[in-house]
Amino acid sequence: MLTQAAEDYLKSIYKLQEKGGKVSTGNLAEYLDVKPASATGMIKKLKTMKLVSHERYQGVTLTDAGKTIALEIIRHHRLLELYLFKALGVPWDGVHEEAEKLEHVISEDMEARMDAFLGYPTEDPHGSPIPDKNGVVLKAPSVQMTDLNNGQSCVVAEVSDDDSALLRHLGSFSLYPGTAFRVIEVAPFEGPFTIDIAGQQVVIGREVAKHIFVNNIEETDNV
Amino acid sequence: MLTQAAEDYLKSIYKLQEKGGKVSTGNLAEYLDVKPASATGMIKKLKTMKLVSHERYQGVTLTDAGKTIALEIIRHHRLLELYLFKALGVPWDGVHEEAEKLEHVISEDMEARMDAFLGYPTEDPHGSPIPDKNGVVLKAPSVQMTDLNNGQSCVVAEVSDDDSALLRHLGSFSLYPGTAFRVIEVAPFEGPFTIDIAGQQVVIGREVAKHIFVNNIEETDNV
DNA sequence: TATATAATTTAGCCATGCCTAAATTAATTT
DNA sequence: AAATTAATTTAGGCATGGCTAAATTATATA
Repeated sequence: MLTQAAEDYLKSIYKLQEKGGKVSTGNLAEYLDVKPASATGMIKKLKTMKLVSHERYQGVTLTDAGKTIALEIIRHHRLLELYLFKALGVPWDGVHEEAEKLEHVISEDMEARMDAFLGYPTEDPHGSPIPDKNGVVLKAPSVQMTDLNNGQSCVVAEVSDDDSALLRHLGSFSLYPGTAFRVIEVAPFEGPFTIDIAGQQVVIGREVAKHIFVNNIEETDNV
Repeated sequence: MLTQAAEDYLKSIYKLQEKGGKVSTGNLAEYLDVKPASATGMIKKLKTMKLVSHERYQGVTLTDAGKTIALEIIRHHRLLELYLFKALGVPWDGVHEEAEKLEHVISEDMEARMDAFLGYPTEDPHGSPIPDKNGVVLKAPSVQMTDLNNGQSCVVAEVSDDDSALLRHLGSFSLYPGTAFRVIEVAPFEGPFTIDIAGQQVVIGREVAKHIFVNNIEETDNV
């Protein structure tokens, strides 16, 4: 059995690999809110366990074994988020923090029971894909909201799950996965987005828009 | 926030205090499956935190602050056991192990949500009382099964929760809290009990009977 | 009461996982 | 190409919570 810290490192390496490609010691340390020297130490330990590959100054990569564990933890996390949301009514801006602690301690049996209770779901409350028992991830392609242009309509596919205040903000105008909206105006010079959600006009800043991913994009003329 | 180890020590001291009165370093170490020297170390740490009182070679006692924390952990444990049993269908011989890990990581919010879901219950699946939010424990008096005599009928009040194999054994003839039975015969020389459960005759060894507590005892003539 | 035995405590060691400070290596600038 | 800057690694320290072995204290026995 791995330590909780080791599991967190593997999970983080997986996530950073997804986004950016190369994962440096510095990136990883920053993501985990730890000093680079500490990350170096854990990377060495994970390397002796053959869960990552690493050449000095060259960044880390998960091995197949490491990836399997990372996906297992992510599966726990996302199943827990959905379970807490649906079964216990934990608000969507609170499930991440709770799942972060629980993901390391639940048994495979409990994982299976939650999975069955939820009807073998494929997405968590923030729209992130839930890996299946075999670690297979079905991820529908989506686009960062900042890439949208005037007049385009779309559906929210996924939002970042780790900033509680951001989630409350999005929730305040029902910007959940599945919600459709249309871009009314993109202010020039990297300005904010004005969008229409079910008839309501809402302004979304760029920093917020970076955390929103959409799909089903269609060109629409003004209504 | 206390460490998981510290919480486990406090919980164990509380439980041993309940049963036996004086809690020695040795008892505690044995209960926690740890060497006595390790227990001494943690006792010292808990003492500096004013969670226990301790004089060299005299045994440990919880302070009020220590007792409050112990009861909080026990509340988590028993609420979790009942929740896992009722909401996720975890078998009663499996809930203890799972709750043992979860009890240290759930939030007060999650505790409150499980409590509400379960309708503010007062007993876990093994008949142990669930302390309320304020640490108040309602424990109906009960008697160890080994104290029963021929012809007495009673109702199971509580069974030990930490031996999975024992619980499966009891479950195999429906010996759950709330189940009524009548003592048909107590074999002499510390022998086993023959009892009648809903018309079925069952033999219960002394070692098993020590883990069963009953109440509602009535003298009954043979039927 | 003296001695043997049992319980407890002290002392010192180990792994984990974080830290800071210093040394090293890589990348960028002039 | 040399020098500066940035990233990474090494070295050594700290707290936690186990361990073993030795010393101490309490209890039981002769």
